[in-house]
Amino acid sequence: MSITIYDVAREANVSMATVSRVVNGNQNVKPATRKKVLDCIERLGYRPNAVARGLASKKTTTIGVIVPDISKSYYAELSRGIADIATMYEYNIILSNSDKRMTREMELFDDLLGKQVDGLIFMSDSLSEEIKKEMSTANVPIVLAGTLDSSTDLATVNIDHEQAAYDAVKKLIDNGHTRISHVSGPLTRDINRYCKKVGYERAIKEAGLPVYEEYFIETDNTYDDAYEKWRILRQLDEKPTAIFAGNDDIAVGMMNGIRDDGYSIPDDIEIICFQHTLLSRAVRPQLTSIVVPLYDLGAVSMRLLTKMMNGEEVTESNVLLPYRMEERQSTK
Amino acid sequence: MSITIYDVAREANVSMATVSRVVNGNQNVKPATRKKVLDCIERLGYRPNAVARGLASKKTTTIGVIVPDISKSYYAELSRGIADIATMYEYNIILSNSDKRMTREMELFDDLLGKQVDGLIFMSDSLSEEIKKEMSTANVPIVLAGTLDSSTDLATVNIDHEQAAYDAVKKLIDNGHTRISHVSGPLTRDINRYCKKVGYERAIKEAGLPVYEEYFIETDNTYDDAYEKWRILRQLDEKPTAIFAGNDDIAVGMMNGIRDDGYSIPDDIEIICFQHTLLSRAVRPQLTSIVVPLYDLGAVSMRLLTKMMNGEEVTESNVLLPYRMEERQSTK
DNA sequence: TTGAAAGCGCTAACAC
DNA sequence: GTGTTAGCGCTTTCAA
Repeated sequence: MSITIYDVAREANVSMATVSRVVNGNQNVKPATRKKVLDCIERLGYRPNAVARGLASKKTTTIGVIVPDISKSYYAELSRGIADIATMYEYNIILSNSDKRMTREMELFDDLLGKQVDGLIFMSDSLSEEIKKEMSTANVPIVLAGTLDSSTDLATVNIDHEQAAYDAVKKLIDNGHTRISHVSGPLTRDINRYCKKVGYERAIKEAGLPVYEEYFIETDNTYDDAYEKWRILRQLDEKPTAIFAGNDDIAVGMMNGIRDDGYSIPDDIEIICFQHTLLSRAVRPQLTSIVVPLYDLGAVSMRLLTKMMNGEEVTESNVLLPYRMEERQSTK
Repeated sequence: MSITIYDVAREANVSMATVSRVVNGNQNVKPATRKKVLDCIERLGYRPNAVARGLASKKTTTIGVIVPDISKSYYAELSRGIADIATMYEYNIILSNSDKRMTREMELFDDLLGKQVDGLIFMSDSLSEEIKKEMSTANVPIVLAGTLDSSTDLATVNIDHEQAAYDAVKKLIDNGHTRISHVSGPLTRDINRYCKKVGYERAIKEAGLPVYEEYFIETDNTYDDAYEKWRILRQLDEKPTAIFAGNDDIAVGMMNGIRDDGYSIPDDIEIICFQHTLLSRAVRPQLTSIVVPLYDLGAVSMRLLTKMMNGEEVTESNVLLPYRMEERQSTK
């Protein structure tokens, strides 16, 4: 049916090996021959079959990306970073959604290895033992993007969430607050449990303040849930005067709950959050935020993966990227 | 290195043909033999090589998706719809970003065909002649998702953007407005030029109102640009009293420009927009919107593609999905 | 119900 | 510089 390397070889009166050399840019081809072959390729409309190539060479120039949910802008932005670097190094990406379900993660993992991907970038809330075991037996390089690995034997790319959370809460403390609530995403996400919450508590304790359990609110990361959960804080005798929110969806949900109740931001309550989306800047007042470099998280992960796939020596396989705080209108 | 079908065959004392039958669920295998083979597969940890399978069978169970920019929530949401149906039918997705650049689209197209994808879902602002030609010679099924094809010989899935725009503007007219501005996305996007703008003008004309050129504002689809472009409208002698915005980013940009100027929404100016993201509901006042079923657009596209890949007869290959209007606080 | 064998389209020694 | 050839790991006739 379609044109093969053999057709080109016959048309150009050379062997398929020569055509292969031309296609792969091998220098051991006489310029005249190269031109002749190139002409035939053009004329016949030959397009190399990457599947056959993959079988013969054991390289597919394809990597797998397992992401909880690409429709979440957090992962979409991160994936774009991965994709751009992948393009730069001429890799394709097989993108799959896990919904953070462990069985699904295992399935996808197996599936992608079956497809002979050259490498894998993995994102999840938390690494199960099963997945870790599966990863340790896989014979392709793996990078965890924005995902914690307590044992640190896997390559990871992150920001220092603990310190970032500390910075955010410190800012509120410096503004004179003593009753600071942490409205968090789900604690099933390691970054929330072991980084942001820890940083929050460290800042509070360092300031000599008590850590009130009632001021810790767990949400499912959605605007709607955060909006509802404001009710819990509002009925407290001693309401918080400042909120550290796990991300901007949560912050805006809280903010709207607060304002629908007649309170003012930042006059009555100040808010600071991790920024994952445009939302932080689009709402009024604009939210003071820890800006998370999502694109870079993806890009650096992919760059690291290319090094591993090339067998290059990787000096630091647990990368921490810089972040910054942007002061806007939700704090004074 | 890794376990092949041949290893399993030897271990189970059968031919590779039999192992292949077991793996592929072929019924012509004695139950006892099947069990024996399955045991060996389990014991050896055999994982079929999808590349070899693809070469032999000429099916990769992989489809290509070309998207302008996955970091835009519009495409991220749509892609999730594609992905879920793909999973259901056991296809993987190679996801690539084109940034709407035609040369990049051509490259990707060629690249994906080289990877022997079984089908392709394509999204773009507009179909170039080059791409259409390339598509017509491709020997795999192609579906355009949220992308116009004037010649209608390609399969497409859309909503009736023209009618939706008409409905939106009609709503504003019914609310008594006569000076209605259309703040559009770029006219290089066919849906903006040939659907939304046309629907806007149809509604205006049908109401016996004049179409003022000054009321048409083109933006680059971003919040920031829309925020800036408010300046153009504000300096008009006769400012519009209502705005039909191409999407929620634009609407929020406009809204913030308007309010930073001291005007009130909806009292001074009413706004209605196409909703692509959470933004419409997260801002205050919440935006009255045409809710675009992005997820469904993707899901239906993928379902259509599976039918085409199966060689099933497709009765309607230009699908229009329903949409709805949700009245919120930015209109009275 | 099972096996033998011929490819699928390409890469990569190895030989010339 | 170029050609020959043996796989890569699997599916799929065709026989038995």
